[in-house]
Amino acid sequence: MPERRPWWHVKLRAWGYRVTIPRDAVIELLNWSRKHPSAEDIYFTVHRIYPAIGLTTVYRTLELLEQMAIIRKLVFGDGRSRYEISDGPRWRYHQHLFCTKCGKITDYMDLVTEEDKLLKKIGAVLSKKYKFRIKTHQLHFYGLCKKCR
Amino acid sequence: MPERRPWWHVKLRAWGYRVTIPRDAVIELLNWSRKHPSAEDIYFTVHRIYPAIGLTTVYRTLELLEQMAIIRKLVFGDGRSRYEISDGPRWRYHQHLFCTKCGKITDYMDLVTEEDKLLKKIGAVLSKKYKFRIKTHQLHFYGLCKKCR
DNA sequence: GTCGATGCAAAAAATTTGCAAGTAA
DNA sequence: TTACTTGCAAATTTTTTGCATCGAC
Repeated sequence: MPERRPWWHVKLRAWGYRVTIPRDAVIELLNWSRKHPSAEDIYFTVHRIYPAIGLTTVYRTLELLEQMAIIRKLVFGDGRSRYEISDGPRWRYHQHLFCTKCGKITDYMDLVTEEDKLLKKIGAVLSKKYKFRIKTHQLHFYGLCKKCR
Repeated sequence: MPERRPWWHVKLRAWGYRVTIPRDAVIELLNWSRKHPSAEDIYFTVHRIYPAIGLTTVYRTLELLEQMAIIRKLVFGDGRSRYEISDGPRWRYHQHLFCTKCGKITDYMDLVTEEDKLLKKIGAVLSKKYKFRIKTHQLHFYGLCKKCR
C-alpha cells in the first residue's frame, strides 16, 4: 500500500513549517523534474496551475527548501540560480557539466563514487585544519557541448 | 636581469588586444592580491589610483581577462562574482571554502594534487562520453567558518 | 482564532548596452 | 590615422523587502 502523503509533508512539519499550496507545488515540480529550472521557470510552471502563486513566494519557498536541504541551489555564473531536488526517494547523487555557450546542463554520474570519497576526505581535512563546519560542496565542469563546440 | 615588461603585456598583445591603463591596473591588482575581490571592490581600488576608470570598464576588462584565462571568475551564489589571478608566475593551484554566513573565503591547497588528478580523469571520461569540450571546472566547499559556526 | 505565509508593488543590487569621445599602436 | 577602448548614463535582469491580507492548523 502506497503512502498517502508525500514525504516532504513530514519533513516540513518536522521543521515546524506549514504545508501550503505554493510549497507543495514547488517541491512537487522539483521532485519530478529532471531539469534544473530557475526561479522564474518554476514560477511560470506553478503559476500556470495555481495563478494565485507569485514570484516572490517562489523565491521564499526556494530559500526555505534549500535551508532544509530538500533542494540544492546550483550557480553556474550566468546570472541566474537553478534548483534541483536533493532529497527523497527519487534523488540520485550526480554532478553537472555546463555549456558556457548555450547553457545546456548535463547530469553525470560517472566516477561520482570515487569523487564523493575523495571530497569527503578533503572535507574532513579542511574541517579539522581550518575549523570550518562543512555543510556541502559544489563541483561543476564548464565547457562547450556537442552542438556548440 | 629582471624582465622590463609584465608578463601579461605579452599575452594581451598575442591575443591582439591593446595594453591600456585600465587593463594594466586590473591585472596588476589581481596579480598581487591574495584576496578575491568583486568587480566593485576592484573598481574602488583602481579608481582611487586612476579616477578616470569607470565600473563598466572594469566589468569589460574582467570578462576579457577571463576569456584569456588570465583570471578566474568565482561564483559562490551570494549574488556577486569574485575574481582571482589564474596565470603568471605568482599563481598557485588551489581551491576555496566559503562561509555561508559571513562570506569569508579560505584558500586551501590540501590534497589538491590528488584532487586535480581525479578531476582530470573525470574530465577525460566526460569529454568522450558526452562530447563536451571541457575548459575548466570549479569546486567549492560551503559551510560555517571558525567564527560563525 | 492566531501567527505564520502570501501577493503585490516597489526597491535593491549586480551587470550589460548604446553611443559619442578618447587613445594605443 | 584608425580601429580598438573607454566613460557615462540608461537599461536590463535577478532577487529582496514592506506591508496589508490570507489561510493552515
